[in-house]
Parts: sequence; C-alpha cells; structure tokens
Amino acid sequence: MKGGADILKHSKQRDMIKAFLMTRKDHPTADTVYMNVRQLNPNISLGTVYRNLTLLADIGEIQRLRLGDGVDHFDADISPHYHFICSKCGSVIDLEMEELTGIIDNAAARFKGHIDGHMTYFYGTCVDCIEE
Amino acid sequence: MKGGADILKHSKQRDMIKAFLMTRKDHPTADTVYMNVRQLNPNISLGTVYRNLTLLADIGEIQRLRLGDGVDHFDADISPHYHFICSKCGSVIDLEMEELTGIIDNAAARFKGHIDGHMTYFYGTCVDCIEE
DNA sequence: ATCAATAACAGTAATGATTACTAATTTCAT
DNA sequence: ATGAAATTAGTAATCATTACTGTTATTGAT
Repeated sequence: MKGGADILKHSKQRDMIKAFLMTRKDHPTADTVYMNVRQLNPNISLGTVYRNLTLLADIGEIQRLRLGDGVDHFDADISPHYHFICSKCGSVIDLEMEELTGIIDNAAARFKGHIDGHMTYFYGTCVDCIEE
Repeated sequence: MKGGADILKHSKQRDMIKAFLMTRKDHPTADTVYMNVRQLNPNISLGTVYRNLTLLADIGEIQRLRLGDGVDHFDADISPHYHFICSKCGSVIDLEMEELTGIIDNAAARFKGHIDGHMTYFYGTCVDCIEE
C-alpha cells in the first residue's frame, strides 16, 4: 500500500541542505547544492540532495524554480518574488518589483478550469555579460 | 571554424513538421510530433524532429514553450499569448486574456541588466480533470 | 537505556528528454 | 549535370533526475 504520508523524521543531511540554501541568494541547482554540502559531509549522496530538495519544496520550506533552462533551481526565499535569468551565463537574479496582482483573476476570467497559480520569469542579458 | 550561419536549404521533413504543428492547437511535444509525422514518413528520425523544431524556433517560425513539466512543447502560433498547464493531466491550453503590458518596464525599472522578454504560464486543474 | 518499527541514507542503476556523431542523401547555385 | 554544403537516418552519448536496495539513523514506547 502506498498512499499514507510518511511521518517526517529528522535528518542531519536535510538540515545541512536547508542551511546551505539559506546562505545563498543565487538560486543554485541540485548539483551545486551537492558540491557545496559535500564539503561538510563528503559522504552525502546526490540522491539524498535531490530527495530532500523535493521534500522541502513539497512541504513549502523552499521553492523550486523552473526557469526554462532545463535545470531546476532552488530558493530558500519562499516569499513571492520574480526572477531574471541571463540567457548568456545562466545566472539567476531576484527582481525588485511589485507583485503582479490580479493576474490570476485576469487569467481565470474566461477560463473554465481552476487556476492555482502562475509562474513568471524574465530573461535577457545580465550586467556582467553586457560589460564584456 | 564554427561561427558562420549556415545557408538554409529546403527540406521535406521540415515542411512536414511545420505543417503538422499548424494543424494542432494543443502544443505537442517533440515526441508527439515525431509519432504523428512518422505516419506520413515512416523513415523520419527523432533527431530530425528535434533539430527542425529547434531550428524553426530559432528563426521564429514556431514557439518553444517551457512550462515547467520538464518537456518542451511547441506552438505554431507565434503571436504573444498565455498558456495554462494542467497539473494533473499535463494538457496545455491557450488562455484568452489581454497581454500583460508594461510588465517588462516594470521589471526593468530597478534592474541593471537588459530584459529581452518574459515567460508567464498558469497552472492548476483543467475542466476535464475537475469533472472526474 | 533498549528495542523494534520505519524513515532516511549511500551507492548505484535506470529512465527519459535531448543532443552529438557519422556516413549517406538531398538541395541548389553554378 | 555537378559539386559544395546542408540535411538526413540511425545510433550513441549526455545530462538531469528518479528508482532501487541493502544499511543506518531516528523516534516513540517499553
């Protein structure tokens, strides 16, 4: 049988992953998390990183970002905010802008299904890549 | 040497792929395009489908959609419009809503890089999945 | 503190989408 | 028609992610 939600147990590995993510503002990928957390715990496995990132995202402690570059990014900042992704170097930057209020209502107006949320991201060239 | 843009030559396969895509409003994936175009040309290869979809997207004849489900979708409708993706069945539906004007200016206001565009998509449950 | 139940782990294999490679074919300007 | 270059079919390789398996860690109850 497969339905029952497992009881959550503590794990050093999960704590490390969450702690690392909180120190970063650049929205690292699973692999970047792996390479960094490994410096504290060289035995941690990539699967553990993926599993915990997914778990943390599922329980809402972190955010999973799909920014169209084919790789998932993760963000410990779960407040609603927007992201920019550089088409050249791939870096992800937080945007300081007000929330797009009413966008869901706008979309829902002439739509028969149910809208849970939206994802908006911006792309272009970052400052560093322009100055080069 | 690798820089020079190749001269574009005609190809039956590319025509077929574009023609097929224009008959569909459901934003198929590369694999779906492959399976369908194969019925007209059983020898066509998946690599050819991918290469041409990428090429057509690069020259702006079709649109590549990254809707966060890990698979690229393609759309022959290149006019700016928004999409909804069902979290349950994965179907992609066009949304009838006005364009989010000024969103780029809004994002660019306090940003130092250069913004080329944005991607917005909505997710939730489609009508068919609700009625079930 | 010990103990069993079970969640989580490390390590590795498997998957799935996409891209890269190569020899053969097609396109097209001459 | 012809030859250079783009395109193809077929296949192998890559990359991110997930699944599997036997072992270890956590937890609540004794």
